[in-house]
Amino acid sequence: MTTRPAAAPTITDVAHHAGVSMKTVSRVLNGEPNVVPALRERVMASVAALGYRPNLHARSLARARSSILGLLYYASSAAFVMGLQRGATARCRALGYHLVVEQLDDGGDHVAEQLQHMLTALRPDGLILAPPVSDNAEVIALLAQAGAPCVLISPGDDTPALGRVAMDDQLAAQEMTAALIALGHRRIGYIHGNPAQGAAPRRFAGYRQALAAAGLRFDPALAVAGDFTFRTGLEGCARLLALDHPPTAVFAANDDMAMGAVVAAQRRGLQVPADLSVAGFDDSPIASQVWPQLTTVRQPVAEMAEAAVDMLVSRNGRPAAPAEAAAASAPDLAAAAAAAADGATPAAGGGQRRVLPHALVHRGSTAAPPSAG
Amino acid sequence: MTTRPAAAPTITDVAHHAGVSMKTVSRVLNGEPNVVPALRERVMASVAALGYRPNLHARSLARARSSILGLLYYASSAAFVMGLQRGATARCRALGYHLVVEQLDDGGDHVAEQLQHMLTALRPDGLILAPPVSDNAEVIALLAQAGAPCVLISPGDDTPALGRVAMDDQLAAQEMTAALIALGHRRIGYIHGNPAQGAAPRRFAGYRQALAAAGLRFDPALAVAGDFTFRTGLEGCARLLALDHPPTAVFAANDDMAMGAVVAAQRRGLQVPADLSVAGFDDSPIASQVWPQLTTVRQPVAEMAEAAVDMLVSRNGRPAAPAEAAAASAPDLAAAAAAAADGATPAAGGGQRRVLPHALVHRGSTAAPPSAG
DNA sequence: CGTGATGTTGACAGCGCTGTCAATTGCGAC
DNA sequence: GTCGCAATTGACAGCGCTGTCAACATCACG
Repeated sequence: MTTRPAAAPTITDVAHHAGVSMKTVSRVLNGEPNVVPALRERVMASVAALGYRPNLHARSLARARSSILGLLYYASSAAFVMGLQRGATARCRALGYHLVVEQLDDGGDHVAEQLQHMLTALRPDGLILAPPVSDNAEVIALLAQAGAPCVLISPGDDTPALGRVAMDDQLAAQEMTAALIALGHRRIGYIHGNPAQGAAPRRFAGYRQALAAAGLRFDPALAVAGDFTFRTGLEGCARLLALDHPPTAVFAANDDMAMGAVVAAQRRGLQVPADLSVAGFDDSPIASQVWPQLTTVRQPVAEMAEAAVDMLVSRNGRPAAPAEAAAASAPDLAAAAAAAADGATPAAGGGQRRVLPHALVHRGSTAAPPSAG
Repeated sequence: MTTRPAAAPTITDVAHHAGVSMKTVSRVLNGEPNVVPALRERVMASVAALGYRPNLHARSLARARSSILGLLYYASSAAFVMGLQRGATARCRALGYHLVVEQLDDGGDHVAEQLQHMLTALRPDGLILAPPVSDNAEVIALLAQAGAPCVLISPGDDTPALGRVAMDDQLAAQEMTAALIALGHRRIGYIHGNPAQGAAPRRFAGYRQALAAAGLRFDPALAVAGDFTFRTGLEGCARLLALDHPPTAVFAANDDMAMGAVVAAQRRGLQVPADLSVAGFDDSPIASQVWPQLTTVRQPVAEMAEAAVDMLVSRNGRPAAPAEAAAASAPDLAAAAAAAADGATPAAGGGQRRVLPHALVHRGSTAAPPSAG
C-alpha cells in the first residue's frame, strides 16, 4: 500500500496514480496536443479520483504568467464598478483566472507606489481600468511604461498598446435626445458630465447631433455644467428651471445627475414627467428604484468587463487550461474550450478596440411636453 | 558600469549587488532577527537601488501561504460590498496582501465548484464573507470542511473556528427607535429586513426593546414584512399608511426600504418628514443623495473589512514563535496585526469576534410628528 | 585559556509546476 | 526491409523564494 499524502494532492501524486510521468499529466491538464486518448483519459480519471487541482502559484512561477487579472478603480460609482466586477469575475472563472481588485486613492503620489506594488509583486497578466481611472493619463503612462497589458473601460481614440472597451456614448446620447424630440420636446436642457472623463464630451456631442438632425438650434443657455454627481445635477437643473424660457425636458449625462434633476423639479413644485421630462444615462440600479423610474440608457457594464477579460486573456497566448474543470464538471470544460475558440481571438492583438451595444430604456420620467398634451 | 538585468530583479541580483547571500536578503526582507545593522542597511540600499520587489508567487510557493485574501459576496447591495472592498484593499495594501474577489451565484451547485476552485487553485490565506453569504450555512459548512480561515461580516453567535466582525445591530436599532420616540412619535411602524440575514432579527429586537423601554405597547400591525429591497419597502409602507390608525414614523431595517417608504408616502400625498418621519439603516451613499436625505444608522462598513483583514492576517502568524508571547488576556487585535506587519510574531487565535461602533445620522427625513407640531 | 551558549551568515534543497530536449515508438515511402 | 519523419513520452533543470542546518564568530564564565 502506498501512503496517500494527507494534504492537497500534487501533480506527482496524479502521475503516480495514473502511472505516467508528471509531464504527461501536465500536458493533459493544459490541453496540449500529442497525448494518446487512452492516456489522456487515464490521467483525467486520476485527477478526478484524487480531486487534484493545480497550484496556481507554482504554475505562475513556472510559466511566466499568473492567471490573475487586476481591476483598478476609484471610489466613484459603486454600481458601475460592481457591474464590472460581476462580468469580470464570471469570465475569469470560466477561463481559470482570478480577479484582484485595487481601489486607488485619487490623490497623487500614493498611486505610483500602489501600482508598482501590484505590478511587481503580484504580476497580474493584465489590468482592467474602470473609469475614471481609465481617463487618468498619469496612471496610464505609468502602466504603459511598466509594460503592463491594460484594457481601458472608456471611449476614446485608438491607442497603440492599450485595449479599449466601451459603448457608443455619442450614438446613445443622440438616440435619447432624438427620442425626447420625437415626444414633442423642442427645448431640451442638457447637464454635462465631468469633462475629465472621456464619455462626457461624447454624450454631449450626441445631444447636439440629434438637435441638429432635427433642425433645432442649440441654445448654449440650455447646457449647464455638471460632474456626474447628484448635487451638480440638482443645481444644474435648478438653474435650467430658473430660466425665463425653461426647457420642457432635461437630459442629464448620467443617472445620478438625472436624479438630482428630478429632485430639483419636485422642489420647484413641478411634476415629473407631466411638467418636466428627465432622462438619464447608465441605467444604474438606482434608476429603477426612484420615483418616477428614470428613462435612461442601458450601458452594458458587465459585458464590457467580460470583453475586457477576453481581450487580456487572448493577448496572453493560450487561454487557461480547460483542465480546471476536469476535476468536477465536464460542462465547464466544454465552455472553456468553446470560449477559447469562440473568443474570436483577433490574432491576440495588443491595442484592440471593442464597442458594445447599448439600449434605450424608456420608463416613467419622460413624456410629451405639457404644451403638446 | 555593471550590467543591470533587463527584467525584474530577483533576490539573487540583490544579493550580488549587496555582496551577501540570498538568504540574508531574504532575512532582511522578512524582518527576521539576527542580522547585523550594517548588513541590513546595505541590503536595503541595494533593494532600493535595484527597485527590487519580491515575486509573490515564488514566495507563496516557498512558504505555504499566499498573501492573498478572498472576498466572497452575492450580487446584493453594491454600496455595502464596495465599502467592504475599500476597507479590505486599503488594509491589504498596508500589510502586503492582495484581495481577490468572487461574486457567487446565489443558486445552488455552482457555488461548491466556485469555492473549490478558489480554495485549491488560488489558496488564499483567508476568506471574508460579506452578508448575505455570511448567513449561508451551506457555504460556511463547505468552507469549514475545507479548513479555510474565514471571517464573517455578520452578527451572530460565537462560532468555533470562524471569525466574526459586526456592529451591534440591536443596540443601533434601539437607539434609532428611541430617537424617534424622543421626537414625540408614539406609533412607529417597522419594516422588517430579510429574516434569512442575521442582522434582521437583531434590528427588530432593538426596535421592540426601545418601545418597551419607553413603555409603549408593541402593535403587531405596525410591523410589516420586507426583505431589504426598495420594492418591499414601498409596499410595506403603503400597507402601513393604509391602516385605520397609521403610524407617524416608519423605521425601515435598511436604507433601500426606507427610500421605498419615502416614495410610498409621497405617492399618497404625504410630506416627509412633515407628515411622516422615515428612518433607515446602513447610511448607504444613496441615503444622502435622495430628498429628503435619510436619517439613518451609519454602519462602519470599511472598518469592518479592515478588522476582518487584520483577524485573518494575524491568524497566519508564523507558526513557530521563538519568544512565546502567550498573553493570558486577549491582546489588542490592532496591536497584534501591527506587530504582524512589522514582522514580529503574534499569537492570535482563530474564532474571534469583533464588534465595531455605529453612529446615528440625523438628517432630513425625521421630525416631530404632525400632532406634536 | 578552554567551554559552551548565543549570534550571525551562507550553502543547499526543495515548494509544485512547466519548458526543453532527448529517447522511443509508429508508420508510410522508397 | 529499411529510412525518415512525425507523434508520443519522460528525465531533468529550473522559475524565485524560504526553511533547515551547518559553519563560523563572538562572548561570558569558570
